[in-house]
Amino acid sequence: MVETILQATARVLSERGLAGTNTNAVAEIAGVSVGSVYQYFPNKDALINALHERHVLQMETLILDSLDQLAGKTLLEAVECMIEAVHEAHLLEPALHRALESGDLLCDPNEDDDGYRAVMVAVRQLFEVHRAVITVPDLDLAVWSVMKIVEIMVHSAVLSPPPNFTQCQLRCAIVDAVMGYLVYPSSVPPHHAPPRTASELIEVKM
Amino acid sequence: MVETILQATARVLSERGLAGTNTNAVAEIAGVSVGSVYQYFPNKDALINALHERHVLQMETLILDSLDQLAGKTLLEAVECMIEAVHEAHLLEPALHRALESGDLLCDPNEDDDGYRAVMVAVRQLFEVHRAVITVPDLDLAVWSVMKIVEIMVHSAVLSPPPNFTQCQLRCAIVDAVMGYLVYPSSVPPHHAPPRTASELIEVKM
Amino acid sequence: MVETILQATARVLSERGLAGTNTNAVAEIAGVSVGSVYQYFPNKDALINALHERHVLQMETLILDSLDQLAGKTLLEAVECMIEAVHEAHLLEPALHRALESGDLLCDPNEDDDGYRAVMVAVRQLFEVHRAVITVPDLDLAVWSVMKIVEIMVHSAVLSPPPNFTQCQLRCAIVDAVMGYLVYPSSVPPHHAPPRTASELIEVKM
Amino acid sequence: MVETILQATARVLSERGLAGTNTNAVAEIAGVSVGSVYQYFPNKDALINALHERHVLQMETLILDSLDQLAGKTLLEAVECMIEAVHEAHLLEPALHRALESGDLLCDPNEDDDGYRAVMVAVRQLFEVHRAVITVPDLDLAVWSVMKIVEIMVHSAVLSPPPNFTQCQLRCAIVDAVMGYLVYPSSVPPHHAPPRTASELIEVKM
DNA sequence: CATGAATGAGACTTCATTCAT
DNA sequence: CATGAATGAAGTCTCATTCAT
Repeated sequence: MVETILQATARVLSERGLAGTNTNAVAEIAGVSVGSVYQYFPNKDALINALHERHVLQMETLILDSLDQLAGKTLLEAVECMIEAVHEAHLLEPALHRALESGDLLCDPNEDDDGYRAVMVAVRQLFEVHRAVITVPDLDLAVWSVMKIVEIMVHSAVLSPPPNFTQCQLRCAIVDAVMGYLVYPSSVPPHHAPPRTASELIEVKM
Repeated sequence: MVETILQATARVLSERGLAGTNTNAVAEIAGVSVGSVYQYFPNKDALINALHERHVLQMETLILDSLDQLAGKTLLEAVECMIEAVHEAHLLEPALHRALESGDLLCDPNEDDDGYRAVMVAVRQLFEVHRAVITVPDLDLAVWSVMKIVEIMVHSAVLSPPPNFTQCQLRCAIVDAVMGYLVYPSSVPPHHAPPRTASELIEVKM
Repeated sequence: MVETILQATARVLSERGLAGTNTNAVAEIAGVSVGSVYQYFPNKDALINALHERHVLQMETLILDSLDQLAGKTLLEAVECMIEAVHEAHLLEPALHRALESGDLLCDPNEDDDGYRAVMVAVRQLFEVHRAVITVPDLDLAVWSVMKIVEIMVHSAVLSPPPNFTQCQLRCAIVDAVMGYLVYPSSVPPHHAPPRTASELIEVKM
Repeated sequence: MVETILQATARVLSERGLAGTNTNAVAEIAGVSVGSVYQYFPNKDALINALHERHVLQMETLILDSLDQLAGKTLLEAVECMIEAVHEAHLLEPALHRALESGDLLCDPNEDDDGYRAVMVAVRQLFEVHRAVITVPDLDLAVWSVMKIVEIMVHSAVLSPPPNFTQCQLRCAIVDAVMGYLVYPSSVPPHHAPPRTASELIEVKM
């Protein structure tokens, strides 16, 4: 029942967007009565939030799973894996993503979102392992930047890709952006390390 | 009149968000009757769109202005200028930005948005000038990526900055991300240019 | 079962008032399913009515019991006893009273309420015993008036007492009101009995 | 418009009772749309309250007016005037009264009801003028008791009169009840004044 | 008989839009 | 052109009642 309702919500959300979603429509699509929706969700927001939470959880699980399997890889390989995971996660239900996450990108996710924080921690751990090859002086800043870059680029690649590019090419661009940022001779004061040479980019295995 | 209405709309939008904005409230804040709103705007959407368009236009004007003044600068300097311009533009009315652009980031902006296209063209021209030091093989892809990165990072820096960082530091991070991407030995097939050495990163003046 | 349900109803009614009482809440408080409520009560009204009836019955039993024990008492003593009984009966569950009887005071209780009529009959019998000292020409009118006075004053004393008075004082005021009415030289036409003197107020024992 | 809505509310309230009154019905009876109801009243409660307030105000005005004209009258005459005023006020729209005041009788009216308090003050002033012939030791208590007695008896006389009595007879009974209470040798401790004789009841003119 | 998930009519309220003044 | 009262479709939510298990 809860499942039916959530799926109907997802469908309505995908088809009509957040503003066009209402409890009657959800109930109708679900083939149940409005009352049943309110039997399981105290109000409309709770309904949307439940779907949102579940959605975010799916994302995070996929990402955390991929981050668990990065031992013994170079930073590049790790970044590629991570981005591949995120990218594929977002290819699942693009329309639903748009509806559910359109408001999220500009909101402060730091409050009490454990999942988001877990991803941040995992990414930070990854970066610490590869600290030597990362030029960004502050890892917290690096984590924030990389997560933002990956978020927006993956979303954009999936939801409004530029014409004439394959998803594969876009994914490579994301990897480049992240890697470029991480190993680029940072301008953030006060660390003015000299530019890395190519040879330095060949990391040792973990 | 139109001006009054739009300003009231901006204020309501800033204070109550998109969902909390309604035509009666706008009219009241504007000190005007609802009828007058409908004299100049066929419906609510048109009202929001007009504000949105004007807002986007402001952004674009600021950005295009800064892009016009990049002659004789290195790519780094140019990127710094551009990001500074965007950043400052977004610092003006953060709440209004959140309300107006929260939905935009995930939407396809290519349809009939002349301003957006103009920015793309200007950025592309900038990149063509510095083609030699940019490692990304496809400039269209580079433009798309850089615009997305700048968009999201500037928005996030302004609207939901990570704790313990100054706007200045965040701006540097954005510059780093863009520059890193542009000059990083790209992985996008089929261009497998050899990694650049530090010396190559020293650009010639335009 | 029926008992459990009625007690739950009483509790919900006391805590949430008539408007806030619904069958689901009653069932939940009773620790019973809604279905069971409908097994024993055809609908919500029947449920409330049953409680109401039982409640009124309790009141009436208490009052009738007290009226049965008035033999050999003066009118004053009898009135004191009766009012004491009513007063104490209402002190039991004030909140429940408010919920159950708020609508009753203005309704015609004569239709088919046997209990109410029984009380009237008992009070009339009491008055007939003391006919000599009662100045009110029509005993039916006296019964109606006294019952109304006692009803409202007891209810008010219990549910919304005036500040700075004890229940004891209020009870005395009720006795005074009733006695004053019963022995006051009535103005009701056409009985213009001469005003009673103080000596006449000293009644003989029954 | 406000008038139309309030009249419709009064009608619906009279015909269907408080529970059966809903905004749609009010709008329909008023021949206006629901929106118009909400243009003037923020919600259903406000609508009912407005009617209630107006109704109470009417009552109070009538009562206060009558109390203003009591100079030079005996207590009996004053009480008769007052009760006549209240009685006639309640004869205006009995059904509406039942709906509007059914809940009031058991509620604490002392909170912030200025009108009610004004009536109390006026009654107290009346009693002070006639202090000499009133046996009730505490005037505050007397005011409370008399108001309760008048309230309930007038309401009952109008809304559920006992069979076989005229309104005139009932009104006399109310006067008797009030006068009897006021001049009856009170039992409230500690004043045990001896019973008044008839001669004492002949007051001096004010 | 007990259960409680499911129902759906109906209540409250909002707000985009119109139109007579 | 400005006004703003009036409109009413549409959305959110409640709760008395049913019925399959």
